[in-house]
Amino acid sequence: MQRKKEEKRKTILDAAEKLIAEDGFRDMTMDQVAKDADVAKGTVYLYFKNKNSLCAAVNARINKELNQVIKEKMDLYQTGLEKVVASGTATVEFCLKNMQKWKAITELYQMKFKDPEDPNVKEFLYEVNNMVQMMANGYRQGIKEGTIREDLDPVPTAIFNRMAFSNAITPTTEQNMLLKMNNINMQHYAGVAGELIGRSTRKDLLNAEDMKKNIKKTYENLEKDL
Amino acid sequence: MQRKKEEKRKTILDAAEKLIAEDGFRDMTMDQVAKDADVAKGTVYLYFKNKNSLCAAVNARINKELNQVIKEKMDLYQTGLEKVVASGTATVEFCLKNMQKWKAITELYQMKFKDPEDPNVKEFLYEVNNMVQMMANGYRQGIKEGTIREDLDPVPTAIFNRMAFSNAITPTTEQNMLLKMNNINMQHYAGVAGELIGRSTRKDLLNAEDMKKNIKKTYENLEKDL
DNA sequence: AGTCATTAATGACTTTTGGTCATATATAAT
DNA sequence: ATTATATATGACCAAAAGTCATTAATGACT
Repeated sequence: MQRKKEEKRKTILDAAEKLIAEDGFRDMTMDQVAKDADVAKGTVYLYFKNKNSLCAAVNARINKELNQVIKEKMDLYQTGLEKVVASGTATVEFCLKNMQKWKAITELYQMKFKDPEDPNVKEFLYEVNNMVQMMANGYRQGIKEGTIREDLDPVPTAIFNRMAFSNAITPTTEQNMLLKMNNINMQHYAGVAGELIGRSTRKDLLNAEDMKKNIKKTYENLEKDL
Repeated sequence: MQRKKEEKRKTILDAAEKLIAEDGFRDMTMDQVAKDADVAKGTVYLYFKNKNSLCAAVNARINKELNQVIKEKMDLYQTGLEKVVASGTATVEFCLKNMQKWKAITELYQMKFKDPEDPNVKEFLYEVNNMVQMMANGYRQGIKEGTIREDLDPVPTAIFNRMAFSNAITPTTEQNMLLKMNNINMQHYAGVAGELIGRSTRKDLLNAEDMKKNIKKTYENLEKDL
């Protein structure tokens, strides 16, 4: 019984994730989620308090997966700088391998999760904070090892860079329009942005190529979709 | 007659701007806009095609004002780096003097303007692009003068930094929650983020204090509101 | 197997809100 | 004064979030 419930929850999440990736959470309707998940609308509300909570749950699930991938990749390396770069590489890889999921979290990036009591919102925040802490630890280690600027405060830097990195891979619609107006393709933007992020944190200014290349690689695949 | 139409349009824009600043564009209802502007709902739709277009018009108007302020400030200085710093200072000043307008554009930052044919969307993009070009020119000049990194591509850098700077002053709700979880206040975040932005573009790493201070100053006032 | 209690599922219904349109009013032209 | 045009209105419609009385399924206990 518990098993079946778990599965039905997953089915609903799957349907929601797909719809969010396709049209954004604004255009995702609860009726369509119900239809795609082969349940009645009331059932969706049995599993998720409201649309906001459902979106938070989708967001939590994807970020959990992403964290897993990032953690595994980071664990392959020893130095702080390597780990930080690895977190970027892992994110790009995740984006390439799970386009739907990546599209969904970037769409959800614009969402306001107002209710901090909602367990799904809590779980989502827990996951995001987890990633921030992983990055912050990478910075701390890099600082000790002398490869990352020592005057940098790890946690707020991680909070900022997480956003910045995500933006490098997937600019906002506004930015996309600006890029179009100026005939700049997304790969190039990703490269420039990645470079800026790297420059701001790294101590040695050489070897900026890694991060840049990673993000560029993403775009060769991602642009087909758009 | 033309005069009266112009004024009514302004009244509607004022009402919308206020509501967006208060609750975000999602919670702004066209009924409330009509009520606050003392016109019938149909009249609002006479002046603005739809909600999206109204929001775009609000966004265009504020960005136009902001550009004005930025341009004036930049014109006071000679060197590229000074101009770039001035654009930041002007933005912070604008934010301090026009909290409602600043709140509104940061809320509107999350909006998707889908219809590129809409004249209000066009005007909005025109203004934003204008600002990007001003910043890019500052970078170009700074590169020539040797104060800004020469390997930096001005336009995409401006597109990225405009977003980054705005985020430094006003983090997303998600980031705000993370900051809260980690007991980091917004001033500190603004300082860290401003520093990162400065570091990524400036050639000489000294004198990072300017940009940092500017953003920090913002927060002393802004936090009262929140 | 049959009865009953509890849990899960349903979809018709309500409410909210973006958007429309037939009608009414004001303004300008003749 | 009359007509034509522009402006304004709010009742109405449709879409979508969210509710709830009713029904169906499940499992425990005789």
